[in-house]
Amino acid sequence: MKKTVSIKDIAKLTDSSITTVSFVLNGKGRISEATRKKILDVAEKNGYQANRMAVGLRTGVSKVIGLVVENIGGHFFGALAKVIEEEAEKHGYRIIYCSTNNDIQKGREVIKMLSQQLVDGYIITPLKGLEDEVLALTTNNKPVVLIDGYFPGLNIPHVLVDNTGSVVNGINCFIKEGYKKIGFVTVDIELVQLTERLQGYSDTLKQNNIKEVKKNILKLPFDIDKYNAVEVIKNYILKNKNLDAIFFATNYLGILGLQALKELKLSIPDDIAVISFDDNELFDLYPPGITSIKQPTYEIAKSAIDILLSQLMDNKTDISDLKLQIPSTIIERGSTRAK
Amino acid sequence: MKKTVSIKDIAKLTDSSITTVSFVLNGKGRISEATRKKILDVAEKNGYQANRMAVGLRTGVSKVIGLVVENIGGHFFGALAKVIEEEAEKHGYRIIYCSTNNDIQKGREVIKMLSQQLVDGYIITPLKGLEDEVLALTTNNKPVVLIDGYFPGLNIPHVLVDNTGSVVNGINCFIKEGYKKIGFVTVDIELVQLTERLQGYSDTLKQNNIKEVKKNILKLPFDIDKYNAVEVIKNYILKNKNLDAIFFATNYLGILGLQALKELKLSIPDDIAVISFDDNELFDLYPPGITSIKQPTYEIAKSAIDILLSQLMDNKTDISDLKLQIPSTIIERGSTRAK
DNA sequence: GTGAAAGCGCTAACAT
DNA sequence: ATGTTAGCGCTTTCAC
Repeated sequence: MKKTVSIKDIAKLTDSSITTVSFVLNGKGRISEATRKKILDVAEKNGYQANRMAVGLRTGVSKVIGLVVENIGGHFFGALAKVIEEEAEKHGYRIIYCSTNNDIQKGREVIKMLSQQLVDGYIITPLKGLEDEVLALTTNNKPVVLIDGYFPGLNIPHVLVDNTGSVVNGINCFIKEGYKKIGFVTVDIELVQLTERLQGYSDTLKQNNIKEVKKNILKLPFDIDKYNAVEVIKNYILKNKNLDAIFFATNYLGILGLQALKELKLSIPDDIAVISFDDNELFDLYPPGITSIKQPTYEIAKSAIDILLSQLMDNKTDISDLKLQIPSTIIERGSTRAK
Repeated sequence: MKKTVSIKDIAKLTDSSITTVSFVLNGKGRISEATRKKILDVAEKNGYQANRMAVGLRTGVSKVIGLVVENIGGHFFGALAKVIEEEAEKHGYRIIYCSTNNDIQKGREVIKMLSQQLVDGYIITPLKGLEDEVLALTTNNKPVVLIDGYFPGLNIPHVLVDNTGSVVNGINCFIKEGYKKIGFVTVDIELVQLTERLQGYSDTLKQNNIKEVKKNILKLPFDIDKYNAVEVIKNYILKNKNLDAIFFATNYLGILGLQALKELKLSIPDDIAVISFDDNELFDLYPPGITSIKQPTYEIAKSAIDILLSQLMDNKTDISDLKLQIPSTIIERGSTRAK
């Protein structure tokens, strides 16, 4: 087993002091070109790597960013994670991730865990109930950027899609194509994202003088399994025969919805028109093509990491009012063909 | 800004020495119940959290695992990451991830970056050409478990699906249902996984006395974009009119394949039967249902992290010959209906 | 049962 | 231009 070389070893090998070595390696101080070159040479040859732990302890900077998402295995969050990683890496940061599964308890633990001085900054998917923990972070001078949601009333930078506007576009698309009896399927969990999506639905109906009917809105229990979710949706469709269109508030719901419609042998869009939040390959391929709201995943992730990095490099500028709601794109496909 | 409390603060607050505090907090030494309780109390009240940097520097243990995958945003790797995270967390480990995008240069950098004493162990998706870097890790006494592949000839623990066996099952399924003119679509990149899948194809044809025809095998360039990939596949299908079945060696290829077949207005399975490696929702829903090879994602991830953790906790046992090839499940759907 | 002190590898203020 | 040294927060040996 090869021992790892330290700054002291390099100093010894080059007949200089550890200060000189440190200065050279960090490009600080004024060191003669000769020693500079020698030290760089020897360091290179011996594969010197600074011990991040020591640097971290000394400087209080770990060069690690904490990423707290709902589920790293999910489509959307996976995509975010990818972009965030790439961008962070360009600036020498690594990413530690944690999934909360939308569980507040888990969220608390995770943040506590990360806050052990191991992490320089955070990108967090907010959860109702996590306000205090996140505020504790900012109080401790750790930059935080919220992603895919925010804390209403709190002054923390965040970036997410324009949820309300996206749904408004979706519902208007239905109406434009002649669908007026529109149902809305969402999840029974307190997330601003979902509240705002529902708001977009209500607003658009009102604006078009369509009466909002309570039973046209289905809120699936959060922790229901796939089989039962499909059953519930089937039931909902059967009990709301008058509907000619359904908006699914999340990607996962959209897929469950397609399953339900398939099992009921209903035809899209002749029996029911469909729009789902979040695009995916399935919606492109599945006949007749499912109209969807495509989130600007890249922009969301890029903005979030950019804001965080800017804060990490120079925390003089105040970013607390950087609040981005990025518009989405509606991809119209066969599932909203004119009636 | 609240200063973070250190062991020294707790010592001062409880009129004891930092040694005593450290002992209590780590359950070491023999400390009287009275002081023990007092210290625990004060530590709790002040929200004491050990500084992981300091612990790491002192003990050489970071409690962080490095996860190097092809793409954290992908379906399969995302799922692995989720399981690995959950399991690691149970034992107090956090995960730093890095994507290689199957790029050797990137892989090298990433491993180098992680090896700065920041990481206690690794789970790595191997790439041809990364052998030296990985060996350097093990030489440095850092446990490594390879996932979704391995280095032929090297004695490093790994866990992956039984690629050859999986394809054998797939091709046999075609044959059983009456399809004999079977094409194989793969990617032109040197990964053992893919080599072994192709091997399964060749083996099964031979075993069934079917002559392997070179032009029935399509190797897509690795870095081709989606549009062109579909074009190439369409072209391949048109130039191999005799084929009555195609096996797609990866999930992504399967999706491209469906797109190609759709654009060519070919019917599945009447014109062409289809099997794809890796299951997903699309394959379940897409008419007539796409037969697929379902990888045991959970088992793969679980085994990998278990092996790594066992090594991390007790590196006396030798795990270098822990080489797991876990069987897959074939999910037969309409795309392989009997001819 | 408890405390003093060394030292992990590094940075940076302060000499020289 | 280069070296000496303190100290980041913690673990652990050794002394009492």
